[in-house]
Amino acid sequence: MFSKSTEYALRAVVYLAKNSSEEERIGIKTIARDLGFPESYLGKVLQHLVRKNIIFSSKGPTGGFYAIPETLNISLLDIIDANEGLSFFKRCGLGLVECDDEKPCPIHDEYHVFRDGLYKSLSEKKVKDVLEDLESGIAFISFNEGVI
Amino acid sequence: MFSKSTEYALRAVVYLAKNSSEEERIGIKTIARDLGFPESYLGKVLQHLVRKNIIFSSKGPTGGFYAIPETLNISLLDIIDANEGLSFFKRCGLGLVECDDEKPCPIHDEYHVFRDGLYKSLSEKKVKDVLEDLESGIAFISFNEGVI
DNA sequence: TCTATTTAAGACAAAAAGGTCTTTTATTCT
DNA sequence: AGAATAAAAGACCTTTTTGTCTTAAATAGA
Repeated sequence: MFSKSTEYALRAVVYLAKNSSEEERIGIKTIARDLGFPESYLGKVLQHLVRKNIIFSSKGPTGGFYAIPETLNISLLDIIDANEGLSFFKRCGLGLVECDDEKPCPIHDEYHVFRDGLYKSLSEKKVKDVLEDLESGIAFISFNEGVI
Repeated sequence: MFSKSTEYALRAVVYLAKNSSEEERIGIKTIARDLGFPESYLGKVLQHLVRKNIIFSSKGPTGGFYAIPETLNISLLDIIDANEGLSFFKRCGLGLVECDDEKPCPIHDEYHVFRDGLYKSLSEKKVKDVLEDLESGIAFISFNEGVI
């Protein structure tokens, strides 16, 4: 449903929120290894998140990527938005240009329930909620090395 | 959400169910013009639907594509399945391989509710239901020429 | 200041999806 | 039988997405 870039971004932000801080930056090599993502491509995704102020970075020795306390209050929807925009949540399920509540397509109502519900969930779900779920054992993200 | 091929397929099947029969076949040129789709590509999509017995075709003069009465009982999910499979309805929202009810990802529950709801809607929605909605003015599909 | 290290940036390559074109095959009609 | 017509099949091209590689810029520490 979401692009690879978005999947990488979502999981990397959670990873950084859990494992990094301004004092404990993590290099792209480590992140890519831990998450099992292609290093260079993930680098681009993270650079993009930096430009959007969702995560941060610094160069040079002891440099790397990191999250700050405010990152915990970012919603999953914000991360999706930063990567591929929110057109998914606006487009008709059948791809019709002219489709709205006035002139609904044949699956308009059902699709809206799905799409809007997901939108709400993702906008309410903050990074800190995800961390809480992971720590309390309600949710899981299985990785190569079980780092998260 | 769905691929272009699937969108083309969904709309073409509805079009054929409404406008064609074994005696009234419609050529690819006409279909592509009416729906505003690229002719050759739509041809491929329709050929694929023919192989899956969702629509039918015959060659030569008076040939063309057509739906049969049974086509009315095909669900939108069947059409999606014939085109891109149902992996969308099985995959984790975060793209995790290991994600199920036992080891749910952080958005597992919310995502499941909406995805399964959509699945149910699409599997219950038959081509004939779509035609009924269109004819009674409950739903709309706007096309180039307003053919449907 | 110099070197090592790490992100930033952008060119480049590969794969997948979308789209086009040509040739073949089947069918109808004369 | 022969000509015309339409789908079938597959080669080919284009665009987008994903992924790689090289060079530049910044920074820490000796």
